[in-house]
Amino acid sequence: MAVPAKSSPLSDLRIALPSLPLRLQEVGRFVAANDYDATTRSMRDLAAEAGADPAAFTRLAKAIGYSGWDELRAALTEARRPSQTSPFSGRAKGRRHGPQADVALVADKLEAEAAGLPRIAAQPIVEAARALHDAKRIWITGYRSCRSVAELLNYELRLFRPEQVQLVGASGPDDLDLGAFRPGEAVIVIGFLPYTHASVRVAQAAHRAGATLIAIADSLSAPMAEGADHVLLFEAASSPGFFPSLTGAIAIAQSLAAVTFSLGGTAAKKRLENTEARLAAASTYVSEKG
Amino acid sequence: MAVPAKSSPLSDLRIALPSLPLRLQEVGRFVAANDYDATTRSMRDLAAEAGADPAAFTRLAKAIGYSGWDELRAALTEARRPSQTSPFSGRAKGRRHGPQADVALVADKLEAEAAGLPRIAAQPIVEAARALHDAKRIWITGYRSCRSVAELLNYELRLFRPEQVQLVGASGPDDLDLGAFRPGEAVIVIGFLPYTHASVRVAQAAHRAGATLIAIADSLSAPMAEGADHVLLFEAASSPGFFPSLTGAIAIAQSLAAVTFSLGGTAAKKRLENTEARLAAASTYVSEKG
DNA sequence: CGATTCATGCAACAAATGTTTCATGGCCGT
DNA sequence: ACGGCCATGAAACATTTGTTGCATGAATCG
Repeated sequence: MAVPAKSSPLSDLRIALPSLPLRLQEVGRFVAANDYDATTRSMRDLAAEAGADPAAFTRLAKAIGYSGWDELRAALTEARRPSQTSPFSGRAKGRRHGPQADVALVADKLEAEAAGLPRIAAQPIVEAARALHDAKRIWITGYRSCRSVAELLNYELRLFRPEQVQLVGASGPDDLDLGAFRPGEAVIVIGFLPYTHASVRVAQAAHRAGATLIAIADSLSAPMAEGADHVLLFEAASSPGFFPSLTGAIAIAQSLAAVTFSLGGTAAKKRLENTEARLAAASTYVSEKG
Repeated sequence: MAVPAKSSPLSDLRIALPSLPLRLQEVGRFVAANDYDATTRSMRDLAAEAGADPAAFTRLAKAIGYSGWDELRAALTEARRPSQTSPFSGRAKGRRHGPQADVALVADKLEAEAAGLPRIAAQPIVEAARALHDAKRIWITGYRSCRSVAELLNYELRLFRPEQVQLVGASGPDDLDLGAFRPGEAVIVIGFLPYTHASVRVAQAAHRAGATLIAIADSLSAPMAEGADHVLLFEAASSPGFFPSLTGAIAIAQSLAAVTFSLGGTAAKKRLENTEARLAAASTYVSEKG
């Protein structure tokens, strides 16, 4: 017994549309075109905007096989629900072993991570960068795999603000730094599920001290995001695989550093040039000439 | 003229959360974690699922500056509304300064980096993973901003192969490790333009010692890629901005770790479980229950 | 220890929601 | 042209919604 084609409410609508009375077609098209409003606003509200009778919506729902507008809307709501539980459930299924499967796994992973990046909100990053620009001092925290993100951010920010940026715990036990947070300073905490106690402690200390708290996390409900002045979200679980994905966090960190640098203007530029010159003088780099 | 600090309802919530009464924090967290349901389902419905009083939702809304739950939900609904035909039509156009320009810059950057990921070749990653799987020992190197990539790789590999993975320089000056490379071992070197002398030295030492050399780099002509058994390429300059992009390198590192883990089979799985259990026992993590 | 404030659950309220009924008007077949 | 049919809008309906007042109990301060 095969499933007779997943019945999406929108496809139900589209299929039945041509055989409907004129007025219901109108309303049907309106719903299809404004399905987001259909799930969020009230029937009468939609009717007013569509210039139709509220009853038409009930009739439309019944005409395409639902018990009423409520049920149609519930179906639309479910259909629109954001990806919740791994859309890859079916994927890892038939996996045998062997090279092909691994290649496919990597390709899927990369693709999924690529899809996650444009979903990152740019606005909050810019606002957070402004906060960093204004901060007298910047602390950065991240544990476990997030440590790498923290260190990258630390590295890039120090290129043009060497004296004012510091990793929490860089000069002794982390706890010693917690008491050093001051108002006017910024504290960046990076973390995702499962959250470490240590990172939450840092976030709380920052909040209590009145410092500007910036959280880079996978969820607004992450404990270190509570009370944060800026939350930058990425999708840690967006890719199939065994470890949470950090590409989103890295992308955020680099964007944050880039905008902060941009805000720094010529002063930042000069500092960066100085740093580069120093590294070159120490012949850190291989000369570009082959 | 100036944008008066975009006031997102979720950030309103987050900021006010810590100073709220206990019960309101509870429902506040619930709302933050289920913001989609918050916009689509009814207050009483949510209350039932959250195990709270309906009145708490009204009180929460008022506590964070809204006239009532209706207004809060309306704000949430607007915030969630899908891409409104991009408010930045002529994005990278003639804009010079201002917040708009920064937002556009970040969005462009993210988009460009997303475009770069699918261009990464999966096949070489799988082959390199197989080399790692066969290696008796794994060394990892990266300097400057690549250090973060190296540390991430080190961290993830050590989750299931703790005794066999080591950062070059982890136990003393880097140079001391160079003489320790042996055939049958693998050395991973990460770097991009401008290339550091140190990373090239590690690569050459690995090659001379007969170890398997894996290079993660931005070009086939990178000096550390010379003589490498596996070269994994990413696009460091793919995005506009001031620092080279590391998302590609991170994505490669994570894929590499994932496939290596996959090759490790049940043994690797068991090791990972042990590690996780140990971390849990040390109560590193915040318990998942809200 | 007593007075007070405040958080919290319950119950009643008015407003708004989706549905149904009814009257109207256009359409087609005969 | 007439009668039946159905689409359509307006109004009445029961239900559900968000809100508010009140009583209770815990915590706070004098």
